Amino acid sequence: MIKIIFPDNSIREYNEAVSGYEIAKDISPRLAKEVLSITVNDEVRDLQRSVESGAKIKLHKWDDSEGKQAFWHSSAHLMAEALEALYPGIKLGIGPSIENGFYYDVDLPEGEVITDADFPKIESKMKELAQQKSEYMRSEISRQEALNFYTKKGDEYKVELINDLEDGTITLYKHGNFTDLCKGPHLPDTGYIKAIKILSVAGAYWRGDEKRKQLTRVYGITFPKQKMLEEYLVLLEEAKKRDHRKIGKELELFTFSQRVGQGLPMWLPKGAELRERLENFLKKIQKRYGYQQVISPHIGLKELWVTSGHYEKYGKDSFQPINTPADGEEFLLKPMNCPHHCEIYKHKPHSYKDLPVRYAEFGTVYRYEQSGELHGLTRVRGFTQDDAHIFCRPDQLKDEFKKVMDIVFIIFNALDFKNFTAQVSLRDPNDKVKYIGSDENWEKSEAAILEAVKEKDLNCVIEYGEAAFYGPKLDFMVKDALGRQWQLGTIQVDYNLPERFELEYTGADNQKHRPVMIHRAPFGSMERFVAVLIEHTAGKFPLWLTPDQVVVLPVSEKFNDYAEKVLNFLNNYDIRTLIDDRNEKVGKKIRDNEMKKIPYLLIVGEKEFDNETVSVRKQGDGDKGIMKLEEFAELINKEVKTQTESYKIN
RNA sequence: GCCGAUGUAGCUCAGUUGGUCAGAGCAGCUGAUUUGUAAUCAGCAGGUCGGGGGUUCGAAUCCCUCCAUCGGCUCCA
Repeated sequence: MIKIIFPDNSIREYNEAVSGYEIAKDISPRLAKEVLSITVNDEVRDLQRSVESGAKIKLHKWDDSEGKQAFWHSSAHLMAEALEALYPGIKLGIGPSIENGFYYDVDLPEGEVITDADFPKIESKMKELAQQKSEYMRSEISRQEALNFYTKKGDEYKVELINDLEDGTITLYKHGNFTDLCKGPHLPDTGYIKAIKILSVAGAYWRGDEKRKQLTRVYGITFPKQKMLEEYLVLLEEAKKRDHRKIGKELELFTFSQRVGQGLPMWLPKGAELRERLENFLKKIQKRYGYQQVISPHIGLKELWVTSGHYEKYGKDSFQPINTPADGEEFLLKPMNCPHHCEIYKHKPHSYKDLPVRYAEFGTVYRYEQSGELHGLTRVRGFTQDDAHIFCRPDQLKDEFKKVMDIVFIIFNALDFKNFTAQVSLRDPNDKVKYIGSDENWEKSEAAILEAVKEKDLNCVIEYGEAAFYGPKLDFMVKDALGRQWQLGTIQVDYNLPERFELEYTGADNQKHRPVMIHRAPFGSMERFVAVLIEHTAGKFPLWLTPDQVVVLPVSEKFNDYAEKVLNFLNNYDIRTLIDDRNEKVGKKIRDNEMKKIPYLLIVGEKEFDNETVSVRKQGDGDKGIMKLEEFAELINKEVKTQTESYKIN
């Protein structure tokens, strides 16, 4: 008797061996059609495999990520089969499922390339193969058999993968004429794959190592229904409309110029205003949290970064030193602000009673990012960090760290960033030479972060080997419109720099002690933060933040004077107001200003002039009726106040 | 930096196989209109077709090269 346990603890019994597919079919034929994979005792498997007695199972459909993974992973195999057919002699690397679809890394025969023009060809080959409904068949072979198979085939990448596998047995999956080294699981057959789209092609280094050969990575996505593919493509188009590079141009927030240089953004008046408002917002919070603003120069002697250790690590890839007529003088455009802040700390002796000292600066820094990496405002060569360095006693570290976390939360709250991920980055315990500083200090810093995170009950992932070279950190990441993840806020613990700069304070024991430093930037960089903010809001910024809050639209030139009066009235309430007095019809003015994403439009004509009122229209929400001027001003101020209440510090 | 693609007026885009192919809409300017809740009409002006080199009688179109941008990879103090 075979006993199967379902997630709700209900039980089904069978007389003989039964597969996941058969179980689904027993429940309902419709479920059998939709189910894609099965979890058996925490292991995700193919539906065709027999389930052992007493197993806890869960069936996965499209809506489960396990179901999608099996679907896309099987699609990667299908694409590999098509590519093998289209490009004889092709060698295969790896082909996993990803968040949206799948890819396969392939080494094309000499002289062959895949370009966008080849996508339809690949798609139709895949469709043709899918329609054959070839079953995905799993088999286990020994390591030696697997090695022989791939050596004979000449697939050196698979040979390398097999050599690195720990297991004695290797699993292969075969469908049609295609066999791949693979753990699975897979769909029952290729017929499940109904809609296919090859999305892009790119170079990708074998095993992510830039010293090794670059393979061709083909990205694709598939669906069980054509309609789902169409919906996905519409979604992609919608996402592209939120692209900060596009909206930044449309709303005149920032620009780039070839003459100025790659990756060097220039903030236009509207963008500068927005950014300044964000900066002032943070300054206000920081003041309440005991920070002091400082200002430091944009360059400094190279020695500063030799001392900090950054020059050794990043010097050769950075902007080259600026030389002066005097012999041996070399300055660096500052790639970070910490050494300057260390020197500011050193301008006078500190007592333990003074600590923590918190120096904040919107410091513009320059880093020579690789040209292929530059991307709108999210990856640039000149950017402004909302930087601060906290110098504290070791016993204050954890509390200070938690206070910084609070600031990050205040900001994310105020701007409605709900879907962020938090990541604790620790050093790689197997590769300690990558990092500077003593084991003891590393252990202390890592413990402080982990405790702070735990006490704040922050849900986060822990990544080993992702720490900065001088210390561990907590990063906050947010996705852009196309699902790419960007690091925004960062909090880093550093015992190293105080040592290198010989920072001290006098303790209660009248002895010299070394402070601990926290580097932190809640926004991260103003450029990147604004980019992500644009994508999240699609350019419809919250009222408190948006450059222009209100535009007055006189219905004809006769009412320009009254519009002027409305403008002055609102300006007296600190409401950022414009007039659109172009010689256009009101419909045109509404359209244009809606597209500029201005939150409130005020239409004024004879009726309004007679009664000292305005006709209010809210962005995206149409006509809101007529209001007295005072009434409207109050409405605006109330809305701003509601949005900014989260500034309050507990 | 590497792989692939793209580059035509401020913006969005047309330009079939090299031969009046330098175009359109929006924005701009001028004029008419004096407008009531998402595009009033007309006229004008705008480009060495990313830069440079080459092939050709002739290049936006073909080739080379550089630059920039886009999608990835690697990197990200």
